Amino acid sequence: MLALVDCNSCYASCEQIFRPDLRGRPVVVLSNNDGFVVARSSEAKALGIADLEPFFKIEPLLRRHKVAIFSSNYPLYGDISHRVMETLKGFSPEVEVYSIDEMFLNLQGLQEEWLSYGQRIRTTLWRDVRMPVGVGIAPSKTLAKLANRAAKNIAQCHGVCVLDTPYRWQWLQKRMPVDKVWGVGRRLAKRLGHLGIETVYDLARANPKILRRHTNIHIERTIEELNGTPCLGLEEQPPAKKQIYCTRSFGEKLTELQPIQQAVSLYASRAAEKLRGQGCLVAAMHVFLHTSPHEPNYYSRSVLVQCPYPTDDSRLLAGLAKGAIAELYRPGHRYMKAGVGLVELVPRSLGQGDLFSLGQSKRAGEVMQTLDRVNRHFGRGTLFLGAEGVHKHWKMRQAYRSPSYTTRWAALPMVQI
DNA sequence: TCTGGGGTCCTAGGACCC
DNA sequence: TCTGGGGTCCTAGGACCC
Repeated sequence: MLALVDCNSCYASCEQIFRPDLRGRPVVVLSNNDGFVVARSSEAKALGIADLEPFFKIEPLLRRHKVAIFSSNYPLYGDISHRVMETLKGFSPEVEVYSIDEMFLNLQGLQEEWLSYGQRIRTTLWRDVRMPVGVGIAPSKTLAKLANRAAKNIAQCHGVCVLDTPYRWQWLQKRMPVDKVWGVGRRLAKRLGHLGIETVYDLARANPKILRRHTNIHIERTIEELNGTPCLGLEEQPPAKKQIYCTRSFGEKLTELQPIQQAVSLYASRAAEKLRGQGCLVAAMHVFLHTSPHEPNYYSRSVLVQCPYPTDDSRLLAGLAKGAIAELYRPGHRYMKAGVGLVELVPRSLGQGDLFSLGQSKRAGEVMQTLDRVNRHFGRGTLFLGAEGVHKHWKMRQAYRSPSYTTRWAALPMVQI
């Protein structure tokens, strides 16, 4: 058996921790660049605010109902998430952090009554972190995902759903549309619909071999998992990424080359930082630039850049990205977004140059180590490349950002006694 | 419901080569 | 100029996730 614990309206709940005056009130959190709604408190949901609703469309409604609005504050959410995960580690020796707000727990070998175990997880997280969660318990990851959904949506569950017998999971599967299954998106659901598969139960009963021919390889595994046979193990160590992207929309449309070059310099060094974290070097980089697809004369170009030798040096990668973006840039457009992807990764141990060019110097590696150490200790952005520019006018919009209560001394909450 | 973020992986199809 | 095969590299975009 395993459990999936998922924070309720994660970002909105994080904001409420340090703003108890907002408990019981509608709260929404916006995506990067204040684009659209990515988290809603239950009171906000009750107002009919849909998930992923563009902010500009519903702003009047939010104002009318005095909804508390927040820009995404990832330093805060990351820190709260860390506290949640640390607390959960007390409930299982083997855990997988699946995303910022979800964790799988291996319950193998525990002698527990699952329903009360799930409730204990909930009350502990509320007591220690003030984070409301849903708990799904089942024999496979895919079923635990379904159970978690039920825990949140069916009031009688009181936040915990245990699917430990075929009777129980089939009861649920018959009442859930197939697109609620983990790994079945909008497109696949439509194709399954054409094959007469409407509910999760239909999918669980389908012939995996036949279905695989119509869809993809993963579907066989999903069907097994829906029938209680675990096919996906817990991944305590996240597998190494095959590619690493950093892409952002600009806070305002950009027409000049220089600020775009500054932005991609930042994206390149961010991606390089992740690359070093995974102990890899990169041999080729993908760089792209485009205007808004919602405006006329949509312009979009990308290019693959070969590195002179496998590297993890932010300075080299930022320089290459700047050069590439100059090639892609054409005057006369209003650019909305650019990005950098490290796409050909090699383990550091294999990072050798060819006969005619030397590999990355030892010194460059040491400089990067020092850069990372300083930024880890004093906070990201303490040391940065001059190529990124100092003022960064193109940075994303964050008009409603809360203080980073737990990660900046200056933002420490004050208590009056 | 065409969806104004970001990340990762995958695949179709074109260009070019032998 | 058209036709046939097979491979690699690259770009664009789809699909799914949170």
